[in-house]
Amino acid sequence: MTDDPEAELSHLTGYNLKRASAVVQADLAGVLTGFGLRAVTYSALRIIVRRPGISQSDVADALGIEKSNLVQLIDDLAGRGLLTRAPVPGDRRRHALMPTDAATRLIEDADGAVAAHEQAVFARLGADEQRELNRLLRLVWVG
Amino acid sequence: MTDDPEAELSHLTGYNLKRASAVVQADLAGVLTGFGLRAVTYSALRIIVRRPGISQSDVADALGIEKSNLVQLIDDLAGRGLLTRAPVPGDRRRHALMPTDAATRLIEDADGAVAAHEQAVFARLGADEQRELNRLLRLVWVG
DNA sequence: TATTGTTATACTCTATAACTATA
DNA sequence: TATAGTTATAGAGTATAACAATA
Repeated sequence: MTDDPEAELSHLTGYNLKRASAVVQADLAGVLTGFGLRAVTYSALRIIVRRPGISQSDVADALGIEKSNLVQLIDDLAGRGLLTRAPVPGDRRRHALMPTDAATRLIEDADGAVAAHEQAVFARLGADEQRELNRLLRLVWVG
Repeated sequence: MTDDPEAELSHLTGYNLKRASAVVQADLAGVLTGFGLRAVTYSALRIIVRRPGISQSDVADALGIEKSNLVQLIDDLAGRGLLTRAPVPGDRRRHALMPTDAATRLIEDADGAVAAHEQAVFARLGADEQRELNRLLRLVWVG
């Protein structure tokens, strides 16, 4: 029985999940603004850099977001010279998202900063605890 | 090297944290609508039931939200007969939030549903893993 | 009929600033 | 000067519906 009223919720893993996620996302956002990226932008661009030619629908599916919300995001990245929408031979509905060299370099740099961010934000956990946390979280949402 | 593009993000604990939190929050929201509650409403009311007389500012601090965002929420709960704003002797700025018996019963019922929800949504984890997850998450955001 | 990309829109959540009455 | 409660507002994030082009 502690004095802090927050103790009335500390038993709820869902609650702690939400609070932890908020803290981590806020820190990540601060790191990524230095690269002109948001969390979704970084995630999408990282997939595109490592899976050149992927379609917008497949990126949306991978990120678990609606494809309609990806349109402006891809527009922005294209407008900044980080990718192009190339035609797909055999399916004229689809666009092959092709990262530029600038995108590859940007993600490479951002990856370093993101790794440092994760190290900082999970600093209270040992290396094995960090791996265990990641494993348990994937069990929750991947199933 | 897997085929799913999501694999390009699976190493990021922050990303898995966000996805897991979204899944859990969505399921919780579905459970709580049956009680006419949202996640924040449930959390706030649970604190008020267990800490009768607490002020709005202290509830906001415990939940990590702005006190301005609590006003309408408290208005709703008061309008539904779940709490009253009682005067605090000695400080006329402050309101003592007093839960009604209906609120106590509502939270008691909701607690059962929330416990079942947590059991379901973390079903892939063993009992010890669930406890470990909760411990690690609190290390992240409480510090 | 179903899918890809697109537009427009609405809704939720949250943060901020400014105000009042009290301390 | 600082705090509790309040109001209004603006931004971000996300979901939904509808459409054109293509399969």
